[in-house]
Amino acid sequence: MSDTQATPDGGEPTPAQVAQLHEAVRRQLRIDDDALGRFIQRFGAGALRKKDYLLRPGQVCYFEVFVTTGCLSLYALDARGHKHVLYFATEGWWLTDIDSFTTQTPSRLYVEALEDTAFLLIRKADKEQLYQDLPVVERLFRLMTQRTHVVLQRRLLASFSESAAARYEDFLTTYPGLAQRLTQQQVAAYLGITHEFVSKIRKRR
Amino acid sequence: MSDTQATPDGGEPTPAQVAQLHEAVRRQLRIDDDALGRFIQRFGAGALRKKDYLLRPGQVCYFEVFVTTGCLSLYALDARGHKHVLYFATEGWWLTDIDSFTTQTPSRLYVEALEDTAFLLIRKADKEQLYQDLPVVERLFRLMTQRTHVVLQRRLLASFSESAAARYEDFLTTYPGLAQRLTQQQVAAYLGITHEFVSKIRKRR
DNA sequence: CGGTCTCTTGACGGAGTTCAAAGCTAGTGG
DNA sequence: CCACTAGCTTTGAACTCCGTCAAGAGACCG
Repeated sequence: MSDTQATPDGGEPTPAQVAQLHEAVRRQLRIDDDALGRFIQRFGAGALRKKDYLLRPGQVCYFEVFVTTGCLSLYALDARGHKHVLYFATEGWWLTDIDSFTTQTPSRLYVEALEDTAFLLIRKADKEQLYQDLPVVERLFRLMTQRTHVVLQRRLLASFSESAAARYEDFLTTYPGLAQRLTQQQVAAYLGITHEFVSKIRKRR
Repeated sequence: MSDTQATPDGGEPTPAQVAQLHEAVRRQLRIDDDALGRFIQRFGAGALRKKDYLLRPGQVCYFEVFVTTGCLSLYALDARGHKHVLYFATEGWWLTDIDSFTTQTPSRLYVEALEDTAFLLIRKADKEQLYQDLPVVERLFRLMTQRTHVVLQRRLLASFSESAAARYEDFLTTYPGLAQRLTQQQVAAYLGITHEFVSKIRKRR
């Protein structure tokens, strides 16, 4: 059994990873090379093997990560032991338990690697320092939080108004190619239904 | 029939309204009096009568509001014409269609007054100007967006893992007193169930 | 191979919906 | 101040979507 406190940031980002983060930031806003360099300096590199965990319930989420290869899953278990996935993070996605991270209280969530995964990681204290030093970082994360807020809002509406079959189709078009990398149980946990029912949906189409 | 483009910001905030906004901001972060004064200057005052609309689908959401009295509802209609409430905003709450407001694209949502409602209102351009002039405002709205993000995330998990009866109890404890101000149909639209079923839940407790 | 994990399929059950009817409340106009 | 109406709530019967449980058939890895 893989242990609770898995891998984390062991070393320096590779040039390819830096370039990926670089591009992701520039997609959000204008930023000069100096600020971007100081931003990226605060990140360490980390990796997880498939089925290892970066966070478990009870731990305080000390990190925010930017995935460069592989796939992470952020999920909760309900009272009956069923998984519910908040979102998956593949190449170019950010991930944190925003609740635990911002309040520094124990998390109720899991962060698990669904594939061997490499990522860049920033710690709470370093992020706070960046907010102090670089006002543009405040803007960057405000924009990012706004965007994920919009996505969550749409998903909440979909979970109320659309059937499981319609949400499955939404998932396939919104995350093209991702279904092929996940098991049906993982997709089911994202849709909020059982994996048996996913199987039945696939049959009837 | 009340017309589409209802009331908006007709005048100056009252001292009581200013004090309310003042307090709401200071609850989020430290801010000096000068910055707070310049912040509040960008707001106008507005009011809506019960059953009037501040936003309808197709319109671009040009505002973000801070409710000082009354209650607003932010909701969508699904394909079958059923209402789904994203959230209610009573005294001290903020409200906007963050999707339409940030991207300045047509909204798919309604903002309706469930009671006679008074609010302070800021326009997109004024908010952008504040971001330019006062870095602390960037921080303020990042913190606010983070908090609503946490709330949405919890609600999404609850919508997957809890029964309608459990979510009804959650609603009563999370929004104490609000159920008394709303009709059961409005509560049902928030919970994502029919009003008939709310009636049956209430019966069995 | 052998074992574990994943996917499929079916019978049954339950949570929540739909539709319809009737009672209740509150606002509105005379 | 009463009467009327429109909207809100309750209740019940039939129905649907999806969950539960169980069994079997692949698929992958050591």
